[in-house]
Amino acid sequence: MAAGSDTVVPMQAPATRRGQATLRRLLAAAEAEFGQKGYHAASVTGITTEAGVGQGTFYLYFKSKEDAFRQLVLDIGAGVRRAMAQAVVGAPDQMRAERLGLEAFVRYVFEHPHLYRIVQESQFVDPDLFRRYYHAIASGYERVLQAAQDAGELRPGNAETRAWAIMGIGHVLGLRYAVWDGRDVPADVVDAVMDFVAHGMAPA
Amino acid sequence: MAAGSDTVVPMQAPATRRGQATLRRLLAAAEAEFGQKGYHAASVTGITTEAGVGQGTFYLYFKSKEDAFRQLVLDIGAGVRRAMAQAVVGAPDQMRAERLGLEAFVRYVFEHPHLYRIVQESQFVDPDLFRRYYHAIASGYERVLQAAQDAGELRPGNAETRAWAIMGIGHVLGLRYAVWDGRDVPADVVDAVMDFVAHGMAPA
DNA sequence: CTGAAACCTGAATCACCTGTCAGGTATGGG
DNA sequence: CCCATACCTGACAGGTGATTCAGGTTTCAG
Repeated sequence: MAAGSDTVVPMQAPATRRGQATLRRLLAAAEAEFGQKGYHAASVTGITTEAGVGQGTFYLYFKSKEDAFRQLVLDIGAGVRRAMAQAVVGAPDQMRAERLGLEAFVRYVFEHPHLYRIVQESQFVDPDLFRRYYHAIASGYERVLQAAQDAGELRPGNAETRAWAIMGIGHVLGLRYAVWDGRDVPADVVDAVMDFVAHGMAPA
Repeated sequence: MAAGSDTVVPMQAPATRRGQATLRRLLAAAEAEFGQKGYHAASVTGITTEAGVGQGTFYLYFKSKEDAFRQLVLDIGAGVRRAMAQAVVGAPDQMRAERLGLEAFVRYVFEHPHLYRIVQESQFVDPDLFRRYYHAIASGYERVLQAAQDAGELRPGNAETRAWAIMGIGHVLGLRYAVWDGRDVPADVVDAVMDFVAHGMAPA
């Protein structure tokens, strides 16, 4: 139960074309099964059935059910970071980048709500993996904020805490709109959030 | 599997002193078991053993394992709201109340990390219950913020979005410090957060 | 005190699931 | 074309755990 995940070692990649295709089918099926049913209710049988392969085939590609889940979370984390990084390239200033990054995050969640659920649930399957997911996002973010501060684009302040605070805001927005309501965040809400991030709540 | 939770109806309260005591023992045991092992790994047998009662007794008090979990989440939600509401009575102004509420929330999580985990996991057991937990906190919060705005204590803005944003910040703080590090949020982090909430990141 | 209602018990039922393995079949480099 | 290797299969061993139930025991109102 929730073994220390040591380091997640992908098994040796399949050597033949057929093997590669099978792996892709299994991963896609795993994503659907875990995303829809959650980790525990998802079954290896369900995954192999969906993928159209025999039971035993699963264990040629993953050491265990938990191992498959981990591979998935790792994949998703990389996907989220890539989407956000791409969205902000070429932003003229940090506040603009902030908005683009937030929008990209929520759009990603909107387009992959089940992936979001998988990441959230990883917290209960492999807590350490989940922490690393968050820390990976946070540390990149913190660097960006610090640089913006140094360039005088932002008020001086605790960049690390700001990074986590903004991640928290993104988290609830993704939850509330993308996951619960299955829609994109309304523009006026994004505006309100950006105003909050830029100027806070204190009266002028 | 994640039945619609219709309305969570507590079963008829126990009529005798003995019955009431047994229910309390079961709830306490359930809290420990669910909190430590998570919903799926927790077992009814574990709960009844811990409570020192027979297997069947569980079903005199709960319709099912899931039902017991729901009762718990409801209880916890009420506890969180009570803690926060108590913390802010008598605050001289809204920004002060904000800080007190945030601190109370994180302290509550710090003192009941397993309760926090239970609530988070309810998302995967009964999504609707989880939504109601968040909405219950948000709507009370929104009212308070709106009132503060009307009184001129805060800049005019979207109170609902602000409420959710602050909940998001509280969420990651609770996660990061109370759950992961098992400690209270450092004062300087609280300061940084309050500064962020009050003034945002834009340069003066 | 008393007996009807409340409460308790834990073995047994039933439904599933993960992970294994012995016995095949497809692939592709030489 | 051949055969070593890679890949696939699906029944099955070995578990787990939720829920039921028939048969006791305890409580407490009257």
